Amino acid sequence: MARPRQALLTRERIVEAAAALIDAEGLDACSMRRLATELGVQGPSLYNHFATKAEIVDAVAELVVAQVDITVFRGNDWREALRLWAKSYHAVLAAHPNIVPVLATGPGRRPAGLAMAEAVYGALIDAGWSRARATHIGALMRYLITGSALGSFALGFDADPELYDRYPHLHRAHELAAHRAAVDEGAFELGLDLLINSLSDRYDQGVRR
Amino acid sequence: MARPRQALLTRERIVEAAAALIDAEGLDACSMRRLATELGVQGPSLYNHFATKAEIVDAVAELVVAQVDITVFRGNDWREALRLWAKSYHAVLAAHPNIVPVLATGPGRRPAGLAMAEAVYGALIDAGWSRARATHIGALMRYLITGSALGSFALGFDADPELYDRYPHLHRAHELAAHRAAVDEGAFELGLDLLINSLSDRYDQGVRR
DNA sequence: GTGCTTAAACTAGCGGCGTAAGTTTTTACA
DNA sequence: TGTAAAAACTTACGCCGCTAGTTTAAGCAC
Repeated sequence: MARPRQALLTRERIVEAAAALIDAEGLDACSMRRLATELGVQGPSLYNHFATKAEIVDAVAELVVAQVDITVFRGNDWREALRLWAKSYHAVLAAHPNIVPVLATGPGRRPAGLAMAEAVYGALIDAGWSRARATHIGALMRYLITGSALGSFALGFDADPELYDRYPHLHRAHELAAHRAAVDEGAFELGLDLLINSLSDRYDQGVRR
Repeated sequence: MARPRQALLTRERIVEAAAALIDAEGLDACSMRRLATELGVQGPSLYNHFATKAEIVDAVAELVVAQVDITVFRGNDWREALRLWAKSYHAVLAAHPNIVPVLATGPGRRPAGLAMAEAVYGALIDAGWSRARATHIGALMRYLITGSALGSFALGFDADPELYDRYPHLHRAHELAAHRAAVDEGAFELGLDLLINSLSDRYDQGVRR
């Protein structure tokens, strides 16, 4: 086949297929040849639309980050906005866990990532936090959100009971996997509460840097 | 060459070379062939000592985690112990950032990882925290520590100043890279303070679950 | 001491990866 | 209508993890 009368590929179709493949089977499964097969095309054809594989993966990351609700920074107190944003971000990452390693390295040059950073940082600055502290708070939130999304804490423990024979306090660790949601969500909620409440206390005491 | 009079490889030598290679050039650079070259040997020879590449990488992770100081849980108040442990863990990961993605998925079956989990969880239980809360606190600490180690927040922003023209609050974001240490360390310290202080407050108020 | 088994190196090769180069045909425009 | 660009193709390069089979030395039983 040479050039078809109707183009088989568009950047949009490629990104959507890549996102679906990454969601369904993980980053490793999303190879150029496999992705092309998924689109009914040969591997190198993708290079007519993207210069590198990294560009495709980046576009998937952009698509995911764009789903985070940053409108909450308009019309809400900074504390409430931060909490709502963090929950939205957390929920989006929970829905697309396989792309998290890409997001964890920062916004890079992705518009949605930069818009999110702008919204978070701007809200903190407008609230009166110093530039340095606003940066720290932004970083801290990213640590908590991507840290929790990167890998389930509960599933990080092998389900083999014998593994824990030598560790008296861990003798029930093999049950963690069964309570995955409660463990992981509970930890995230606790972290969010602790961080925002204690930041709020400092703020109310006038400590803003 | 067939079997040499003196073995060229040992598991220990392989793991040390892998650790050095990962530290120096990253996880991707640590291929079986490259690692073998580093050891003066052909690629497949490594399979006489490890069944898979994952086993080698896991052994490197074990080596790194074993450097974390968990003796602090003996003889210290749980708050102080948690803080000292977190700082030690953070410092170890800062010294070996390239292996962090492997650690971020949890202890798996690695003895040093399990021993660390035992020490942290045990200290929290002994202090009187409920099992559920102790688990949450442990998870939370991992989120903060691996989240901050996974990728510099400061370096997550491209250094190209033009990139931020459309984002009024980010107009100085290109300077972040120059203050990498202050930004990243400041955020981690802030997070640790906030988490431990607010946990401490709850604890002192008798809220332990 | 002489076999036998196992260990530890080797070489060759499989299927997959990202990507470069060059080909073919169609489309769009001067 | 001629020409340039676009979008598919095929082929191929040098990596990758890993398997299979070969060679030689080491360790041990008799």
